[in-house]
Amino acid sequence: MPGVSRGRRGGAGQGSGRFRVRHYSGAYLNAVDGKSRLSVPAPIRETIESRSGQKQLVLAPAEHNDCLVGYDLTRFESLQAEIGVRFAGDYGPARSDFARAMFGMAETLRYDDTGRIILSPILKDLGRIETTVLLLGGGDYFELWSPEHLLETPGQDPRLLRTVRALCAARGR
Amino acid sequence: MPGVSRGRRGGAGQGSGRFRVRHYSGAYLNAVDGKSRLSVPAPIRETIESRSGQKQLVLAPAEHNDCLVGYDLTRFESLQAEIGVRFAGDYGPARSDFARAMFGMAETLRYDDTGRIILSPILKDLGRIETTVLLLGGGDYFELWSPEHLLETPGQDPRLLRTVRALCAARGR
DNA sequence: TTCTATCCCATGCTATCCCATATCCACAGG
DNA sequence: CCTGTGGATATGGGATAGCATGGGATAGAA
Repeated sequence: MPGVSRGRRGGAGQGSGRFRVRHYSGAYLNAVDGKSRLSVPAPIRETIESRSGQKQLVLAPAEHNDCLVGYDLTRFESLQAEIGVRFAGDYGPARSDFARAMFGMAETLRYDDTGRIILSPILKDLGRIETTVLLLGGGDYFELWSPEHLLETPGQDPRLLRTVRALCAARGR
Repeated sequence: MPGVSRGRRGGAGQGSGRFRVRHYSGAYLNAVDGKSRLSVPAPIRETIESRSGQKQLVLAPAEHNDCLVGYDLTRFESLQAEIGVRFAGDYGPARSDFARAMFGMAETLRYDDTGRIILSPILKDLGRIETTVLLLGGGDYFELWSPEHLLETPGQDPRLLRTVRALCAARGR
């Protein structure tokens, strides 16, 4: 099972060494408790801090899927800069409409000393998240899925689906 | 309030850490009381102070919508320079018209120790604001909307509308 | 005075902090 | 190769502090 079961707890990891990890990879299945708290997997936290130097992340709804996308602040701010280029010289309503959607739905969250964030009801709704979150590395960002919803989303790589099923099974669900 | 309720009171948070937050993000639904007082959400206050070092903000009418735009003082001062760029070589009335609208109707407000500002009748009229205000992050500024009015404004991202409806429902309105 | 704006205090709610426990992985020793 | 041990991680629960909001008191202005 390449990729499965390497992390400390939740799933496929990127190694636990002290190396500076500059990209997000691996799959992790973590719980959302009654207070809507979610532990951000330690390898992802390490990458966040390695890339941005902050214990903060930005969560926003994905554009084409019912899931959430997570960015470190460095990546998020570069997104902002890309928008400035994309709308350069454009002072019409399209720019403000875009910014409203992008920033209005984005939440900047800080995780505590135990590595947990609190998911607002809005984020949980936008990401179809209930009691379990699947975190998937995506290079310079990561995704948060409802595992059930990913499994029934068409067009996924069957090997990824196997990995997800293995994680769910390992957790007893 | 059972079911969807979150945030200290109204909306999406960005943590309370003392970390520098350089952009405005998230959606918050706050009340305007009988004295026209409005609580500026704590995360927005934190960004204001992080960016400008002042407990002050500037409110002005938006260019393309019937809503208000909020700036920290640092951002507001840089706006003047941008107007020079935007209207470079333009010696017609457009520039002065724009400047008149922007600066003539802008109000600089200081929030008190509980984080509240007082909305003048003029501002409330310009933003169509009555008893509830939706505050939306926009990157280096934020917007103040009447939630009902945003819901009926064409061209908005459906996920944003869903977010607004969820906020209204959480508050029981 | 009378009206209005600002300040101060009180309240209910919950996000956050702190401590405790269960769980798991890495590593080493048998 | 299997198993025991230690350290880090993910998670639970209670206590606390911060936040949005309401109401009354106070200080000016008309």
